[in-house]
Amino acid sequence: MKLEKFIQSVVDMPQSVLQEMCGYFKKVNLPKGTQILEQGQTCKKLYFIEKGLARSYYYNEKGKDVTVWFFSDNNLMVSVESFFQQKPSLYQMELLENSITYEISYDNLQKLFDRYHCVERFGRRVSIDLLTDLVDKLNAIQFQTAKERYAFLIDKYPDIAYRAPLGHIASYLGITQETLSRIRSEI
Amino acid sequence: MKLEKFIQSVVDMPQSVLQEMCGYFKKVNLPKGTQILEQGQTCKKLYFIEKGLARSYYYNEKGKDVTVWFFSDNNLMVSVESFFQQKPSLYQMELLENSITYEISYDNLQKLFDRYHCVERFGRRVSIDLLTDLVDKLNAIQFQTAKERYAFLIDKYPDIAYRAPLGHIASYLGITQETLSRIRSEI
DNA sequence: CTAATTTTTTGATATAGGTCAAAAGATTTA
DNA sequence: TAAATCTTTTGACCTATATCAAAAAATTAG
Repeated sequence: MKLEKFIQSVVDMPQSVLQEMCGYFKKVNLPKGTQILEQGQTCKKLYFIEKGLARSYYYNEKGKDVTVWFFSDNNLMVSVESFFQQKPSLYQMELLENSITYEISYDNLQKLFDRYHCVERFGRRVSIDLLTDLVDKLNAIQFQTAKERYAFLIDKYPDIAYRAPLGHIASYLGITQETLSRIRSEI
Repeated sequence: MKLEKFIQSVVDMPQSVLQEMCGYFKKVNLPKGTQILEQGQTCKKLYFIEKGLARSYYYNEKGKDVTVWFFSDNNLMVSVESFFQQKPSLYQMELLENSITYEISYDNLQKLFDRYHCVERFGRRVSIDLLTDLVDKLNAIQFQTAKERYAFLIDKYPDIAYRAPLGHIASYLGITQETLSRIRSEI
């Protein structure tokens, strides 16, 4: 099972805890287009995506739809601040493909955090990994041209580059879709 | 003691653990200009800044000095990925003011993580807080004009806006110093 | 299979903010 | 306190990318 492997790749834990933890995750197949979370709602569940694609996004002041993050195979999907601080989310989340996911509720995960030091460590490590990815993206965006940003995406997340719609990728990279379309046609 | 208060604001822990934890932190007064970490070095220490200002930065391909993050009073200062994953840092860190700091070594913090579930939780919470700040900054930079980015800084980190040199602030916001200078003169 | 809708491409034009250069102001050093 | 160094400001000019508009292509729905 991929979820088991994922957890073990992050932290080494006793087989019994691993089994208990996996037991709290419930397998759910969700169709493309499913809205996982609405703006203003508190994120109650954390998902592991076994196979699929999703994104978090929001509408800015001008009403433009801006993609914040993509989630794909073998990764966790969650609105971090909303879930961990149990406060209303600034972002929405939706599935871009039919997906096989495993979900765990906040309360159940909290129980596991309380009960097992190693699960708490899992949480810490996962957060730090996310943080690292985020710093990478920030640097890519902060001082690079549109072309370089797209190169960064292809290099780091090649699957997303060809699975996600162009408009979503463009806003994720902080450029317009017209510009991204022109960059693609150049290559 | 400010460090104690900071820890307690993040996680509630038994007085005994709090005391032991604080005991591992060593008070160090460091002068302005101190290089805390060089590019390529592995970050061995995590700092709590009681009073002072620092930044992390790197030189990009064009040799331009780019500020990644500021650290100031009552916050932790660390090169996150380098410290927690004990790998060479992409960034340098330096003090921008004479500072009062408390340092703890990676090994000692690791000991505390191993020994106390609540310290592990402290680590998780701190990471998530950082993550939240980072997401905020990313959004500010991704789709806002130079003026709006500066407004974001003033709103969110007013102390930095007037304590850090203009050039560092500009690169932190992903704009040139000339542009920031013009924005300031408009206000 | 066709119509309706959504996504992507292409073209023309405008502009925010970059680059380069040099002056003015501040801070540090001896 | 003068010289040296570093930081900020100002000006002129230029370019990458945004915006607006409309056609073309792809996808979805009836």
